[in-house]
Amino acid sequence: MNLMINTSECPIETVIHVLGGKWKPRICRHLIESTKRFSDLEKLIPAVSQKMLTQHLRDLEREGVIERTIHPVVPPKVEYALSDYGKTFIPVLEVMSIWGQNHIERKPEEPAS
Amino acid sequence: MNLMINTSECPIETVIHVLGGKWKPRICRHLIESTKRFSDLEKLIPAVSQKMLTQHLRDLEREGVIERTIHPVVPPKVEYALSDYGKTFIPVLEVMSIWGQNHIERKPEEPAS
DNA sequence: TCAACCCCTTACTTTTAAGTTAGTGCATTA
DNA sequence: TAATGCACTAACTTAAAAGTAAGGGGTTGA
Repeated sequence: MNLMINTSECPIETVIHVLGGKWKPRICRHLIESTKRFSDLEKLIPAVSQKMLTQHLRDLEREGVIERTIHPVVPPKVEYALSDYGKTFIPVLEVMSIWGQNHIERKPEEPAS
Repeated sequence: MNLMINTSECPIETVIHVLGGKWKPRICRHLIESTKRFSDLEKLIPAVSQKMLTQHLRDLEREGVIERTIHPVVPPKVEYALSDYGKTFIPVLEVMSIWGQNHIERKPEEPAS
């Protein structure tokens, strides 16, 4: 339904399932900073389409990682924030982030010849 | 070339890039246990095709996470093992695994009505 | 009256990942 | 002689994810 992984057994795949959409890591990073509304995220991630942003926000909400709050005003105001449960995800993201950072720096990879 | 992520900036995406193929988490988990040869992995992951297994092993090798050793015998013997660098990945996988485990257990999700 | 803002949804197309099937080469075993 | 094991590769098909374009609904501001 979402990525490509039948999640029913491997916990690592589960994490990838939760985080594995093209924009989800970025969305999470912004929401770790602070609550954001839809239009904020659009500005922060200019390359994402509305469809994809909506879809990935819904996915993260379904997983319980983020919360969506609708303020019934006009024009509509919808805020997205990490849930308490989502906050338990922060350390995981941090560990990944540190390794990823190091991996990027390590990369230059030997030039040909 | 591999998953779907232009990795050039977000370290979390980098980790997902390294690990984000359908069979990579499973491959890594088996190699954390011990060195395995191609046919071992085929047996351990019966659903994977040779093509996908080869491809994902190559990907992981390219990222420096695993090492491929060819023993020039007949029939061929090729062993795959975590590299020293790959071992730095283990703690990341563990943190992911713990959160993932918890997430799976949490899941049952409220029944309708 | 007309556009603008906000947060979407729907239908459709393109791109990317994964799967399927067949074949290779050499040596041992039956 | 033929079949088997090993570790692949190549060509092709299917499925899944992402992208594109358009519209909607209600209110405010020009």
